[in-house]
Amino acid sequence: MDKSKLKVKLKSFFPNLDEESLHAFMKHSSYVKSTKGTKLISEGKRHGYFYLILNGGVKSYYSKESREVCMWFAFENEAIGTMTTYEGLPSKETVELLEGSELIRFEIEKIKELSRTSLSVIHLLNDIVIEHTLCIEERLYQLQFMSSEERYNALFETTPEILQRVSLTDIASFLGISRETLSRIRA
Amino acid sequence: MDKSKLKVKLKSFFPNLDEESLHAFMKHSSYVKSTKGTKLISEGKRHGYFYLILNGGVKSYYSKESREVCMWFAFENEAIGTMTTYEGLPSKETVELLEGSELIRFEIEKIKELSRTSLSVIHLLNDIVIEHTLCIEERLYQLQFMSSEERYNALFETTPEILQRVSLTDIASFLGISRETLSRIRA
DNA sequence: GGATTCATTTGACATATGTCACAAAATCTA
DNA sequence: TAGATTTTGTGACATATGTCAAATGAATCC
Repeated sequence: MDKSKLKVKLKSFFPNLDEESLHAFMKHSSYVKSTKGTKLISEGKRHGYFYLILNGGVKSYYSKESREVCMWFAFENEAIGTMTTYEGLPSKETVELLEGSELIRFEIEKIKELSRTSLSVIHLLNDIVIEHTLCIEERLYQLQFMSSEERYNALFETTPEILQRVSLTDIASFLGISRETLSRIRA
Repeated sequence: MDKSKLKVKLKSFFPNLDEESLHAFMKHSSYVKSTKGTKLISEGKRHGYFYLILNGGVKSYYSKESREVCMWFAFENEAIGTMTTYEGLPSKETVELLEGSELIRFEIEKIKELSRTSLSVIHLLNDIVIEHTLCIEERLYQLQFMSSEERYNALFETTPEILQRVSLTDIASFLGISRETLSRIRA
């Protein structure tokens, strides 16, 4: 991906970033293209990156004893990473490509270094964290108050595109139910 | 609460805050003392504050059709507020005193204003948000992977003091189970 | 294009947990 | 301290959903 195209892309992703930080971001980013199933971040390992999705999609999941539970999905024009990675800890989640995808990868440590002296960078990071937090809070709310059928309908209404691009097994785990139950809800 | 005592307190809460911001914080804070049951933040309403707990404790809960589900508890030396309040939206949660408590209250808008120009303030806010986020992520993980009994034991091991200070009804809702089920787990 | 693998559906059954009703214990209050 | 109120515990029962097993359908690959 050439420099000027990258710059336009980053500007549209991060409209509030000042010119100087934008260049620093570019310096610490690289273009990544990879196939379905590739793990951007693996559970238990330390990673130093967060990503922007140019096209394609990813799922994030926790796993325990061969059971996987999806925590979120993300597609074009979304910024992704895990909280634990951001904190410099081994990741609790795995983040994996749902399809062949193109992404921009950023070195977290460099960006965090910038954030120590740049207001526009730390505000950008803060905004990403907050949006993510509001999402999980909503998910937690739905798990506590809505039946599995209501959760499925809510997903169907708010983000129907997910149903087209994610397997029902993954969606079931995301909704907190078994694949068989989801199948029955749909019938 | 006199000014010098407040300053010492704030310094210990926010060791990384520079002197100038510290004074700004003090200017936009006030001392609050209130009794059990008082609502610091009510669901559906806009509020302009976040708090530090000097002593006492609070619970946060979502409610729907007379059912309450606790989302978190906080006690001495914790900073509290709701994500939606921080974002200037009507709160989704209610935050209520579990006991007679003393707190310091901060005007969010003023603090956010400071955060636009002060690195140490925005980093402070970011740290609070991140800690909160890691907590809910852990809660979500437990809800998906652990049985109600395991969740109870985890709570008992990590924060046994909660069991002393919070009613079993509230704990049950926090664990995502009915009060009767919690009673049976304990027996 | 047939075979192999993977994803989804369906059926039968077990079970954890919710719900309702009431009893017991603890706490508050006058 | 007695009575009222709130909190916690027990029993009986219903049910949503998980689990296991097998069948069908869809995608992938030599």
